[in-house]
Amino acid sequence: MSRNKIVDAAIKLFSELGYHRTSMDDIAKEANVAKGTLYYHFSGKGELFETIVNDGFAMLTEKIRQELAEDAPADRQIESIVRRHVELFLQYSELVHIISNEITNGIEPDILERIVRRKRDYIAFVADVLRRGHEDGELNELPYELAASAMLGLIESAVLHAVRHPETGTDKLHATINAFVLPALLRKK
Amino acid sequence: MSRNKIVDAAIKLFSELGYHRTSMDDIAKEANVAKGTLYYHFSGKGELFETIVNDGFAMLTEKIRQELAEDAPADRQIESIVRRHVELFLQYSELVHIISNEITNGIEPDILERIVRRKRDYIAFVADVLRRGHEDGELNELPYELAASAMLGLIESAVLHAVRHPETGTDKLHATINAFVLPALLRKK
Amino acid sequence: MSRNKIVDAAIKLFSELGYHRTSMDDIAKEANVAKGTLYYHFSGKGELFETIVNDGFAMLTEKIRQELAEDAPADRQIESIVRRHVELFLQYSELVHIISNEITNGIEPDILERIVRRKRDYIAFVADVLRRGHEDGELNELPYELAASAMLGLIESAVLHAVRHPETGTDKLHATINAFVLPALLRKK
Amino acid sequence: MSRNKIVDAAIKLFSELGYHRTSMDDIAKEANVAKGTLYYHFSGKGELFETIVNDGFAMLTEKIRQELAEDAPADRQIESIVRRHVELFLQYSELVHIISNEITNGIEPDILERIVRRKRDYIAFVADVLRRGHEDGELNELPYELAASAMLGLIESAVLHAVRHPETGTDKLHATINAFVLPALLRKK
DNA sequence: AATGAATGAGTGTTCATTCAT
DNA sequence: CATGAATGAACACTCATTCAT
Repeated sequence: MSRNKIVDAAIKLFSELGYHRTSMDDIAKEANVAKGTLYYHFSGKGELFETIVNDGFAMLTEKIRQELAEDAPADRQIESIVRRHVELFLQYSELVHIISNEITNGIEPDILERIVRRKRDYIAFVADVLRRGHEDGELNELPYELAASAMLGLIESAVLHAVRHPETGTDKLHATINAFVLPALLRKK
Repeated sequence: MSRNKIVDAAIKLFSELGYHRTSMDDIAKEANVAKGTLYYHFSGKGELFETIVNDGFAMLTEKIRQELAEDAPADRQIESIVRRHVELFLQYSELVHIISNEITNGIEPDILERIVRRKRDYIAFVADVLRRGHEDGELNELPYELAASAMLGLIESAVLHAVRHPETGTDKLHATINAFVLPALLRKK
Repeated sequence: MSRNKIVDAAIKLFSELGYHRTSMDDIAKEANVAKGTLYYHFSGKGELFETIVNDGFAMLTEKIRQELAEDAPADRQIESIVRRHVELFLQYSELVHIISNEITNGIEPDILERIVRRKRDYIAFVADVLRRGHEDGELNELPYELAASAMLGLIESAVLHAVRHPETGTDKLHATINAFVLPALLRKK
Repeated sequence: MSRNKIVDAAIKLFSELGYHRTSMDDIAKEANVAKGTLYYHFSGKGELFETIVNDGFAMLTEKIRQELAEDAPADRQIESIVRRHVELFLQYSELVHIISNEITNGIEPDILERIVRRKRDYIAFVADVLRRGHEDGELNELPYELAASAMLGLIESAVLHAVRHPETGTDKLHATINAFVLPALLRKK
């Protein structure tokens, strides 16, 4: 179906090039679809981007939720949250980058607002994990949203560094991230 | 002088709108200068951006260096590095945001490369602080550059969150950042 | 069709004003077409110019080839080659002028190279006529390409003079050109 | 003196790059002179170009006149006229090219008109040599101006070809030009 | 459901020229 | 005589969007 081809092409190109450098022409060509078809399925570039962002967050949320379903000690849970994020950030590093940073740019205000809200929702979701961890007596009390924000920024920045310096290795990457995250979150026993 | 007016206008607009959304027309208008004047002082948009980035990093480096000149225990030094970054990120949050994130975009490759190098140099500078801290027996051994990258990403993300949620308060902001940074860096005694 | 309107407008304006003085705005206006349409059909000003040049040479080559198909003595053939060139140069004097002279200017190097090659091919085509004439024992031996170049320059210059001084008359024009060309080329018997 | 430095720089650059591709900045830089200085000595780019064209034609006229002063048979005189032109065209091929061809372009009409008149004067001067040759009984009767025009076009085109194909060699170049020019002009005895 | 020709406002850049010093 | 900072109109080109088919 055309719509799927478009979405796939858009993910690929937005990830590789960023929002502005990706033109609707590029997407159409990559998707093997005529330019007009993009506007048949989406009202414009902004809505297409929004769709991808929404799908991305939905996927992220879903994966994390599955991870948490398993019964495991808090430190294992945090570690696996980190691992999941690292994996996804590694795979879609540029897209994540765009979502968390480049959002300010040239999108229509209403779409922008919805994307920002989406991001806030996701932060809230992660914050909630932290809050429940505290309520279970396993994590420290913290300003949860701020901590979630900080944690995601840390992970993203570290992953980006690792991507730019491939000699780093994933083990060292995980270890370093955990060195920051675990002591800050886990309640000392 | 025209050049200064241009730089000021460019900082303001790049900070508010980002690199792409800021047009040379906008800058000229904001600076009360004819468009051609921009090109008299700078070879193009990219060079103008580069100038601002360079100045920004130079200022940052300088301020941190002053901080470190003082003789103080490692934990105090780390705290004050964090504090400095938080202050500067708060003051120039959007500019910092652009510098550290929007770099990927549509700038001429050679200018981009120089900016990326500038950023790497700054990371290396912070990493060096961490390395010397370890050599003095006060900080943990870590992949210094990766850790520096992670730390700066964490600070930026936290500061941005605080900017977007002013009710957070600077105390809580510092405390949260330090909760991540100090245990990760300081050697347990 | 838009494309044709554009080509026609471009021939007219490039002929009247030359390559540099003709702006894409002018062409769009003359063609009653939006500016973007030019770039839908041609990758840029250079390619548009190249198209016209190519078409021009193709037409020229074709007409000469037809002329040569007829079986006639060498002096008649040379005369009719001259006549053809004179006619076409008279009709499209400014365009010919641009093609043969203004090529040096500010076109992208790769396009320029193709145009130059096109011109060289045409010279080679005329040179070949001279070579075959010699092989048939009717024309003198000469550095064929150089002679072809010289001959075309002579014709163009003479035609341009006649255009600027209409009182000259076509008979006198042909006679003078032939006075240079025939003795130089025809083998004395 | 500044004025001379400017003229020299202008000759060099107009010759190398053509009228349009040469900017006033380039000339100022090449002349080691501030941009404003150009406008102190010349009213604008057009006038500067006109000056050079005038000087060029004056030099050409002068050199030919000297050549003709010597008492020599007509064929030798024609040959030496040709030789002189070839030499000068070789040395300043691009400038000659511009003067004879690119004149149409973007110069103010009044300046353009004066340059065109200059060129016409020069043609008339060469035509006069042909006329006197006829009156002396040594050259054929011809439409002198048309013939002069044709001859100069031929020489220029041949020289340009030789410049572009250096393997041609000056001997072959002279021989070919003379093969066209001499039989056309010299009265058969 | 899909197309692709056509659009036009917007962008970065160039450059001959001016003018206060 | 000479300067060089400043100008602004002109330019080639981009691209999200529209719409008749």
